[in-house]
Amino acid sequence: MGDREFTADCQTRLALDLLSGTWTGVVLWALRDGPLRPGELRARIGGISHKVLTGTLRRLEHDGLVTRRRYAEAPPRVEYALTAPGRGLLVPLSALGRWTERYADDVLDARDLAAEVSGR
Amino acid sequence: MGDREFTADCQTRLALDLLSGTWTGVVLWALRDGPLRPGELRARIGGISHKVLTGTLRRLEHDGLVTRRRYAEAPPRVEYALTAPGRGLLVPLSALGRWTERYADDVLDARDLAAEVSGR
DNA sequence: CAGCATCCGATCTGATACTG
DNA sequence: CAGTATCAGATCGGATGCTG
Repeated sequence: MGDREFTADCQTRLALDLLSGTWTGVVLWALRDGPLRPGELRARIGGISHKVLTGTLRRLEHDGLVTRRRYAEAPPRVEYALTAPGRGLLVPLSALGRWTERYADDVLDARDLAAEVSGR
Repeated sequence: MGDREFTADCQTRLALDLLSGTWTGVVLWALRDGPLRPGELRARIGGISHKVLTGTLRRLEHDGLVTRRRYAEAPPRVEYALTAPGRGLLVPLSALGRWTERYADDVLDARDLAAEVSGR
């Protein structure tokens, strides 16, 4: 989206853009307890491909939400950690989690209902 | 994404998926003060195409975040309004807004820095 | 193990044009 | 004015294979 007309009461756009990728929020959330290596990240998250994880991390790094630390060892070792802005995003993310706890069923019901209506 | 492996500590996925569209969050936010007609929505938001707005509203309706009310009048008149779950999403969204106020500059700086480093 | 390059398929945005 | 259909372009997710 970049920087388009930025309706005054909606600075939320930048943040929504940052989280737009399918896995972005999940990766940030997975890093909430401390630095992790790519392999550990994949294991925890489950279902994310190798390439997509690297891509997501690249973008997070590029936006300053995550730092990449490389250790000069025999088997290459890398760790990713949240920056201050990245940690800050955990607040909205946990708000989203609370919302899900409260309303997930309503959403699923609404979808079922819509499916029934159209499916006959 | 649908219903994939749902890491226990990350129910946030459903909500992230709901907001995944480029305009989803923006439309919800635009409806926060009350029902609006599609035309009004487009005017407020700015930069969203006719088709994409309808598509976004369709999906929101399908997920039970928005209701569509049709008035049988001479010039067709339609209004969209938030449901309870939809209104509930305003909480996480405003948390995202606060995050943006606080960290938007950091993100932009990080991007500039990344651009400089690679651009020489 | 970490990362990159390539290719394919699915999806989304956006422009245009047409129907009630 | 609201909504749908169609088409082109871009992006994204995912699988695979190769390099350090």
